[in-house]
Amino acid sequence: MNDPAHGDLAATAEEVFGWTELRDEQLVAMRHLLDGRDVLVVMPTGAGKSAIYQVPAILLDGPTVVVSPLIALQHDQVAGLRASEAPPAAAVNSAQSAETNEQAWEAFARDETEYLFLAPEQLANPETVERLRERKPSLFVVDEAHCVSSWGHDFRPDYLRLRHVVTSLDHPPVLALTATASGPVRDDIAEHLGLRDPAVLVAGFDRPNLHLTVRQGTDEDDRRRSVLDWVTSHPGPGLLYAATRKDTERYAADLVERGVRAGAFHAGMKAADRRRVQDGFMNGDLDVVAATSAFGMGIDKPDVRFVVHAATPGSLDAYYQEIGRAGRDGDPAEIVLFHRPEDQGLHRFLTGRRLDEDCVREVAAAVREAPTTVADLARRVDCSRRKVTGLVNLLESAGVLRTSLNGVRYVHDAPPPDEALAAAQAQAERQTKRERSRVEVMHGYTGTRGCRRRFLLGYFGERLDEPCGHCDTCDDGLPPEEGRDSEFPPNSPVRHEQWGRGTVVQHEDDKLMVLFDEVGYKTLSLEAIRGTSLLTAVSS
DNA sequence: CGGAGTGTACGTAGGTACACTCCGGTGCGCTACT
Repeated sequence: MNDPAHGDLAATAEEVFGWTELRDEQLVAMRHLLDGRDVLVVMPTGAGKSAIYQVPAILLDGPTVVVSPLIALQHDQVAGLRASEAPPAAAVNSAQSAETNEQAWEAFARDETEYLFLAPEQLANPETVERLRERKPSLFVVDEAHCVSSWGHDFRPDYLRLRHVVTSLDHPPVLALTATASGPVRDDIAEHLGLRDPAVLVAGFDRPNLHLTVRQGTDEDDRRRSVLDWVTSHPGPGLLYAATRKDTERYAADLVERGVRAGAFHAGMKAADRRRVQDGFMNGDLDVVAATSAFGMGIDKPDVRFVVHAATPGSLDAYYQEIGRAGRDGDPAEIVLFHRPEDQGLHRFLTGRRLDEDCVREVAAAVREAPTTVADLARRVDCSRRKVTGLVNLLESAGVLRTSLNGVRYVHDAPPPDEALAAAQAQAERQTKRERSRVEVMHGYTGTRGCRRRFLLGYFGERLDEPCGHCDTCDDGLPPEEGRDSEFPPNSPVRHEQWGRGTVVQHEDDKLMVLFDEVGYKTLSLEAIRGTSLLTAVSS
C-alpha cells in the first residue's frame, strides 16, 4: 500500500499514539473517513475502535465531535487522550460545573480542542449545535452506536434526532462505532443517523473461546439454587446478570453468605456504591458482580472467566453484548444461561408500555396550529421533554409530522390530530411487535437443538459451515443436518402472503427465521412452505 | 406476564393453602431544595 494517506495515517498513529501497527479494518475505515465517506464499524471491544477516529481527526482540518452515551465513558476517553501526545480533548456534560463547561466551549471556539465529547441530549440544545457549526467539525463520531437502535425508540429519544445535527453541520463524514449489531440493527443505525452510502466494516463476531450452555430451570427456586451452586463452584472473576434490581441484591447477598466475594450493581444504587463495586471488580477485590443490564458498557476487563444469566434477556443483541464481556484475553470462558420460559413475562411487561393518548393529541394539535420546536412543545404540553421528544419521533415515523433540527411541522395532507392518534397507535404497535419478536428469537436460541454458536452467529449474519464443537448441543451430539442449501439462503429477500416483505435471518433444521418489515421476526416451518406459494424468494 | 409479599381462613396450634396487590430496565439534564 503506497497511497499517501496510508503513510500519513501510519506515521501519525506511531508519532502521536505510539501504535506501530494498524489492523487492516482500522486502516480501511480511516481512509474512507479521509475520503469523506460515512463509515459503520462493527468490531469487538479491545480491537481498537477508538483509533479509527483518533488518528484521522488529526489529519482532517477541523475538530471532531464524539457522541457518547455515558458520562463515565466520555471521561475515560478524555483521560486516555490527555495521557497521550494527542491534541487537546474535552467533554461538556451535566456532571461538570457550568464554569468548566463554559471554559471547554471557549477553548473549543478558539480552535484549541481537537476532540469534543457530548451525550446526545446535549445536542438537543440548538445553542450547542450552533457552537459546533461555527467551528465546522470535520468528523462526527457516534460511539456505542447500537444505542441509536436499542435506546432511541423510547428510552433516550434524542438518539433519533442526531441525523438532524449531522445535516445542520453540513454532513461531515460520520463514523458509527459498535461492538454488536445484527443486520437489522445496522440498518436502523444507518437510517437514523442519516448515513449516506456508508462503508460497512464488520470484523469477526465469533468468540471461539466462549463455551456456550443453556440450562432449563423447572421452578424459580430450582433455578435460584442451580445458579448459586454453579457460581460458587466456578472460579471468577465472573458476571452474574439478573433481570431485576432486587434479584441482583439477593444473589449478591446469597453469594457472600456462601463465601464468594460478590457485590450487586444496578442503576438504583448510589453513584458511590456503584463505583465501589465496579472498582472492586476491576482491581480484583470482588470475584463476582451480580448486575442488571446497567453493568458493562465501557468495562474492559480481560480475564472475566464466566458470564452467567439468571434470567433470559430481551434480545439476542443484548445477550451477545453481555456475554461478550467474558474471555477477552482469549483464554477459555464459560457462558451459561439459566432459562425459564416464564422469563418472557417480564419482557412482555417491559415492551408493553402504553401510549399516553392525551399527550399525543396535545402534541399533534399544538403542531397543527403552527410549526414549532421540540423545546417549545415541551414547555407548552403537560408532559416531560423526553416524552415529547419520543412522541414527536413516533408521529414522524407515522407520517404525521416532519422535523428538522429545531423545527416540527404538520405534514400538510396528514389526517387531523384525532386520526393522527390512530396512526401513532398503529406505529407504536408495530414497534412493540418488533420488540416482542426479538424476545421470541432470544427464546428460540434457548430452545435450539442445533449448534448454539451457529444460531448466534447466524443471527448476526455470519455463517458457520461446521458445528462449533464448543457448546452444550455440540457436546451432546447434534441431530442430523438437513436442508442447509435451500432457495432461502441467509440475508436473501423474501415475500410472505400475509406478512409481506422480509429478510431471511436463520436457517436451521427445517426451520426458517425471517425478519419481516411489518411484524418482526417469525419462524416458519420449511415443510409447511414447500409446494405452496406462502413464501417466495424475491430477486433483489 | 410472573413472582414476591401480605393478608385471611382454618379453628384453637402452628403451619398451610389460597386470594389479592404490587412491582418490574437501561441515563441524560435540569430544577428545587438542603
